[in-house]
Amino acid sequence: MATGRTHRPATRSRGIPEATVARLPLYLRALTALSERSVPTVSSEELAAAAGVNSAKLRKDFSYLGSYGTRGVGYDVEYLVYQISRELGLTQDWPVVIVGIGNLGAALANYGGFASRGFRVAALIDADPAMAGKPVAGIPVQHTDDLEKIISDNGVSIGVIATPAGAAQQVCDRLVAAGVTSILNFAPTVLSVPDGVDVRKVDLSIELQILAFHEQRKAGEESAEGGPLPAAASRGAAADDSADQGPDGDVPAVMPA
Amino acid sequence: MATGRTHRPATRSRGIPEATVARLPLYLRALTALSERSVPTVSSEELAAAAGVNSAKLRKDFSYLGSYGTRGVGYDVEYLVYQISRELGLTQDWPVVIVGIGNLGAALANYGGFASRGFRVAALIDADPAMAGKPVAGIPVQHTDDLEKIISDNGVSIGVIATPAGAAQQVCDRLVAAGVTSILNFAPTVLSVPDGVDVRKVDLSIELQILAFHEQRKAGEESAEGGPLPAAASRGAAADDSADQGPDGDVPAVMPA
DNA sequence: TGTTGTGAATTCATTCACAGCG
DNA sequence: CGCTGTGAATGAATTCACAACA
Repeated sequence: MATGRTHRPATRSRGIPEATVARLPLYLRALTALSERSVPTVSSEELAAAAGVNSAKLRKDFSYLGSYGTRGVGYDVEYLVYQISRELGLTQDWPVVIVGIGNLGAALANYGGFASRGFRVAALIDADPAMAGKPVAGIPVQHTDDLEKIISDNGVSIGVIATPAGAAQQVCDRLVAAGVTSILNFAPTVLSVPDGVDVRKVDLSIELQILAFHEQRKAGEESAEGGPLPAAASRGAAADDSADQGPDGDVPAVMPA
Repeated sequence: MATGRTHRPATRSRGIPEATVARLPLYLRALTALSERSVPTVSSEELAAAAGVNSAKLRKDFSYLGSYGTRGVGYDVEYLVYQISRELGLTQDWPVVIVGIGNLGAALANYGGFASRGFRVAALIDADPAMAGKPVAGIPVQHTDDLEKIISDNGVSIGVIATPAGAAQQVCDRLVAAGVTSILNFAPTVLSVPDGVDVRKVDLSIELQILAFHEQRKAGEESAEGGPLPAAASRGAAADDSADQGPDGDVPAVMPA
């Protein structure tokens, strides 16, 4: 979630809802695919299917951008690609730095979709002196000492943090102090930043835990129970085959170390 | 956001809002940290700060789980850790397979937080025969041919897709056919899955694009420009702090009709 | 005709504010 | 007292359903 400040509610003009903004990249990807296949126009229904949303939502989303469709026909693919790109700020190139070139940082640096549209890996930064100079994805890794200079020399405003959790806040503080105002955080920590700085996080274990929640829910179905059972621990994890490992119904307490 | 169809509306067992579920892992992490420091109790205010949310929200979230606090005192850390773990289904161990052992897949396999609490990397799978047998993160990579057998032998219900976009849907189909009902997708594609299967996606370029949107918005706040058609191109990386508000230079919304 | 664009209705999420209890 | 738990109020997002219109 964007930690960013909520925007002014006042004037009615450019109020694109956050949920809509989050879907624009999806639409853009689907449109780009169509564009590559030289499809000239697309209906809300088709595009919605390709993007994995429903068409009413898509039309509502587009309505916040303006009236870019043609009734009875659909949307012009090229035109929409341009409009959405512009709205997302992808008609310019954003230099990005990646801090923390471990396994993950290297994977990110090598990730193709990165450089593709609107973004450019301006620098890779790592705290390990042994890495300095070593090229990753064709870009030489630089040492953390030079972080501030790198940021300002390259006019970087977007930073990616792929360090261990322990280093993340410190790196974040330095990035922000150096002028970065948007951060994508892969470290499993809550970052605190001043107002005006946006943070988004990507967190593997959170995603897995959310999946586990639903998975558990699936396993414990069939029986038509449903009482909110107030007591702390009861609920025999009555499950059947399919998915369900340890039938360890209730555990007294404490699992961490 | 969970893509894909989620839970059936049928048996309306336990109504924990999705937004709350998505925050439980955050609370759990904060609580685990407190637990490690042997902090016995914590107030909603403190815990909320540690998790980066506000305290009213946190209390409301916990209220869906039950009444686990003590008025005038706060929450017992150990007890809450257990309750949330149980709610998330982390009192059992979920075997997970990772498909696609490239840069990213390897990074995921090596990721510590993975194996830590509630999850276990049961197998690594890759389509490249040259990788077969090679250990990554101490686990030998297996070939895609054996995917179905691996899934069923290990009772896997959660799969992670870290393949190139082109292979993702196919891998997904095979995982689902083999019995996987939760998928974490790192490939930049919309996966389509049957009802009852949950998909969550992690997508670097979507996150960056969302950041770029806000970044652009910050940059274009002094001048009253930003019209519908003018091509965007300039931007002076002028990093002043506290951008966000703006006296507002609003644009006629193109075609209110 | 076929499809967009959008008010109105609905559902979901957050925040407020305070009663209730330890 | 202090802090939780929660109804009630507000706000955001989604969905419905249909008028507008190329």
